[in-house]
Amino acid sequence: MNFGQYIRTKRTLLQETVGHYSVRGLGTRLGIQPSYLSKVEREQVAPPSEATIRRIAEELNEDPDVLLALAGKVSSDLRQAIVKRPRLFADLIRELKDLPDHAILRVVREVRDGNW
Amino acid sequence: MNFGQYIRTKRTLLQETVGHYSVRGLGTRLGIQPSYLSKVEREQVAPPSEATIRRIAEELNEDPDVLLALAGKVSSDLRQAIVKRPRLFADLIRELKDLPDHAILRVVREVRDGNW
DNA sequence: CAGAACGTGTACTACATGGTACACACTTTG
DNA sequence: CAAAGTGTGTACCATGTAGTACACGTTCTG
Repeated sequence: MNFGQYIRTKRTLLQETVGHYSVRGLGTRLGIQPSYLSKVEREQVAPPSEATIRRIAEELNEDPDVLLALAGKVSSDLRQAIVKRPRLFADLIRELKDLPDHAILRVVREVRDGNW
Repeated sequence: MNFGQYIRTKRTLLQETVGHYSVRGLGTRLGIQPSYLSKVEREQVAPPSEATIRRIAEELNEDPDVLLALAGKVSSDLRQAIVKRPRLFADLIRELKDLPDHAILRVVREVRDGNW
């Protein structure tokens, strides 16, 4: 699934159920041109900026990290964390990137409620 | 320390010790104009692309992740890992970003030689 | 003291990014 | 059946990115 398809699916679902989610309606609330939103949804142009994607996520009630990922982007706060301590985070991510989901989840949980 | 200062320091050190590290010499080996390298070193322009930074790291025998970080960038392989599993890695990094170095190191080590 | 080496200033460029503005055609709906 | 709502096509644009090309002045060096 790519970014455009994904948000179009979600938007049309909302349009059919709650309404007020036309390209025009949503575009206006997002502060962007309806034609631009249309092009984004059909992948006729590259995904929008991080700021715009965040507004879309809020409006569509979606996880911003997931939408950013679909757009091939990484949240700026994560980028900054890595940039601050590149060696540590680079090692960490490379160590984990080929492990299954549950291994990463286990780390997250351990850190979250362990005494670190 | 910023990117330009950092590489200039390293380059002049190499120039004084081993030689063949003038702006011209290095620039030629890197495949970039000496004037451009000069401007990069004096932060008169933004840091180069990831590819160029990698070549610089190799030539100066520096850690590419560190140079990329100084340039405010994150290695593309790390970005890809995050983009593949955004929720997991977002949680992980946000959980760790305010913890001290040794905590992250401990995780890296545990994962490296544990049975995950 | 000529020429090589060195760093730098100026001008320019191709392509990417992140959009705007406006008109058009089709489809609902009161 | 007119007006409102809906999606989309076309044209355009400012700014950022990642550099090139070349000339210039200074400083070492044989």
